Amino acid sequence: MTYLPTHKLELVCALTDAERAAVHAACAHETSIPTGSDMARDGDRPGFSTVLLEGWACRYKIAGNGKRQIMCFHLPGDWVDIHSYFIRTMDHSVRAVTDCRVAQIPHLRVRQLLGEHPRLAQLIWHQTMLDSSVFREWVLNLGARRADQRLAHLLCEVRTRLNELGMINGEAFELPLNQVDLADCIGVSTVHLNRVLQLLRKRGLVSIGRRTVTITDWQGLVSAADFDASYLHLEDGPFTCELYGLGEATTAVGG
Amino acid sequence: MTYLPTHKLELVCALTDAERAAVHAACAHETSIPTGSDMARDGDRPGFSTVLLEGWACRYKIAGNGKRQIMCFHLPGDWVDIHSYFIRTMDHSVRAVTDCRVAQIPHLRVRQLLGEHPRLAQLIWHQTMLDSSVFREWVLNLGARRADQRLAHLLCEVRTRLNELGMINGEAFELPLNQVDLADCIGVSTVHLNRVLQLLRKRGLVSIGRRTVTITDWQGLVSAADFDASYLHLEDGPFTCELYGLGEATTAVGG
DNA sequence: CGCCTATTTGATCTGATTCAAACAATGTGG
DNA sequence: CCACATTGTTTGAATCAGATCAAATAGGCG
Repeated sequence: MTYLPTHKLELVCALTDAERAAVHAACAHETSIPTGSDMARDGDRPGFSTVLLEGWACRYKIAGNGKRQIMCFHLPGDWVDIHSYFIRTMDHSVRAVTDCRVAQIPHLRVRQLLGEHPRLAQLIWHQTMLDSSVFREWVLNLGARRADQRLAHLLCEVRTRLNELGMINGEAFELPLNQVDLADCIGVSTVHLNRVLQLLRKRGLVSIGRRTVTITDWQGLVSAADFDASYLHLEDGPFTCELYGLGEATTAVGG
Repeated sequence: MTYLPTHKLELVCALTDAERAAVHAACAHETSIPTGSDMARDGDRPGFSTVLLEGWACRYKIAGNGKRQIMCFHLPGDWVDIHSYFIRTMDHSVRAVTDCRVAQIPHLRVRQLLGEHPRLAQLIWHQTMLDSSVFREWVLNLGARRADQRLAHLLCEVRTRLNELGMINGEAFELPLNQVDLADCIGVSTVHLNRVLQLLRKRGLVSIGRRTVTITDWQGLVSAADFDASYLHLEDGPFTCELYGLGEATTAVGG
């Protein structure tokens, strides 16, 4: 199933027909990115921003010692690198975790879109603020929790976000990551990751098989992870419009 | 010395008189925040955004196990929590590390400012993207480096940012943090922090005294830290204007 | 001086790494 | 269908980074 690039924006505030049309027009040019390849690489100066339409992507960096650190995942509907519009040189890489469909919007087009639709600009800005919020939680996760908690936390975050997109069946979901990837998320060796994974299994919290995760004790996992979904700001949505003064009008904000 | 709230914006792109005046007007209401007190607390719903005029602030979160994780520092000129305009409920706290002077801009006023000055909106958005970039580097730092490297990296980042503001004398600068604070930045116990600190001293890289840091071997510290300043995007500045099409005009972007 | 806070030290224990190898699952070509 | 390579997961043992607990020392400061 394909998630339109307006999907996440509309969770925060309903778009006008004109706004929706403008986004769709900007996203007209679709491309496929195969599993494991980079959509953008550290040091690149891409001339476009990417919207993920289908598949999983992740952002990562490589440290001088060769260790890879994954810093977040992107799911269908995410504006993966709108930041490249503002900061020309990539300071990290973005990789397709699965086969992906993306829309590449030339920066000139982005500029036009944001300029002509101030409400859209604010909604996309809002998205980038949510990304920041996730980064902060990852900083907390890496800095203040044990490896088993970190892994549990990651699983909680992924489940919650997939659930928001309706990509969960019962308590099971597809996780297109191997143990090397998971280890690179929570900052441990693969050997240790394997051990904490077994710990979570032994405690009856999750059951992880070939690319499939089943959460057998959600409450247990949440408390093991010290997980509090409020940093994802899922339920803030409906209110924010009102705050912005972003009613249904097509007119610019403020003034 | 006081850094005007336009200082950082102008590093990216010169403002028009009208824009500068609008920012100054919005920042008219100044407040003092004493050392150690919180400007905003996790769970709060502040009705204003804060611009730091003088002093140091930090953002932090407390994990369920009681551990505090600091996630970034803010220096004079930073728009500390513009994100509270978009995301009403704070998902972390902001603390005054030293006595601070701040301007509190009511969200309604923020809305007005961003609506009436699209160029300003983009420049402030740009700032928030730089914040994200720092968060990502901290994720890498915590996930992929040893404690001694993390500490060295923190010192490199702080020095570089202070240098940008002209707050360095020679190779010495004032660091208003005690070892507990430093430990909470790099995610280790205070005891261990003290030990890695001694390590850096013993290696002749830094000399840290009462709130003062002197970097005795900058190149050594940089390489020990695996520090690459490109994530701070200091030299990207002049170019970006051109990219935005944000000349000197006061007219809205795009169109 | 005596009090308070911040830094330093020592000893012990645990979480996590490393190296090395075994094992399981999948895919490929003969 | 088997032999084989390939990739991903699991196990063991030795070692190291970092936590914890407890106490000592060093600076400010009233």
